Amino acid sequence: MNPDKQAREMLRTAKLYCTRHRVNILKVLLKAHKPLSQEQIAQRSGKNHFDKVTIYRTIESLLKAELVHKAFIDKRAAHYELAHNCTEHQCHPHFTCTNCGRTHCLMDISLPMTASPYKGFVINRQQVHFEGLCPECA
Amino acid sequence: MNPDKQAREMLRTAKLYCTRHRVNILKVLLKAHKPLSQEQIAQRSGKNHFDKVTIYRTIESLLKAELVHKAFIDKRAAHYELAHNCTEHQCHPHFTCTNCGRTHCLMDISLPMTASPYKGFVINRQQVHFEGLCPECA
DNA sequence: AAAATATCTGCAACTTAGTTGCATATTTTT
DNA sequence: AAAAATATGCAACTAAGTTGCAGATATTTT
Repeated sequence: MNPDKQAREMLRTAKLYCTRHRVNILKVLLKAHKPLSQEQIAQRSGKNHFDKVTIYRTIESLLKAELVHKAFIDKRAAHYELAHNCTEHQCHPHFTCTNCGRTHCLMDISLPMTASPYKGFVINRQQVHFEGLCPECA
Repeated sequence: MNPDKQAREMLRTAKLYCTRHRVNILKVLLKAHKPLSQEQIAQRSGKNHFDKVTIYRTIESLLKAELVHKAFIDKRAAHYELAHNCTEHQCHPHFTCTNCGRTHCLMDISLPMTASPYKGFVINRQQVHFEGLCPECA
């Protein structure tokens, strides 16, 4: 499907105003296939220039609607990605290369959900992160 | 063993200068049993008052010596903990309560190390994080 | 289609987390 | 005890994110 249509579709389903900025951010994320920071989103928005406050607030609304997730990776700035590949209990794992620093999504690995809660802890969600060398750096 | 002695022992082994601040931070972390931020370390240092720059630089040296790790948890400020319960390939998992926000270390759960590297990725380390409800909030 | 309502956007100013340079102080080695 | 090596504190700075508010857009109602 055409990304513009897809983005609008997502917004309609989530009952969010269909604004230029929301459509743009969803399109950027659809294309990226990896988590992006506010700054990276801004850079990839081209002439759809907008203020960082707008980006943060737009992301905020997409997070609330659960169209977008904060990726669980070890970077100083928060990184965001589409939530459409995650289940309620587990997001896909991420891999960060210790040499080049790039992060990849590993869509094909699925870890078994850890069963045993421990001393009364109720586990609702599990996140896994790998470190190592990516194919280019190995 | 007395924590002061233990801290000095750790520093001697790591061949680091045995300074008031390093000893103090190690003692604070030995006592905490959970990851602490720079600010929390400062608060728990009592009259051993010191500058945040000093704390960051002291932590930096402890990280390099691998006495301390940055914990893999979803907080805006970095949190640090002693590395003495981690193996080279895996740290103990952390659990964050979605209700009260507190983070706990789960020392007794050990996940199997994911074996299959994927398309040329070499996995050297794996980190796991759980979300859910802690015993007090469940 | 215009008006009313609901929501979003941009700017300026601010907070929080972390970093850098440099002169001084402390620790270890000789 | 002096020299060498390293750590500390201060001031100033950068990066990431937030808040208030007036004006602009999107959706709903008429």
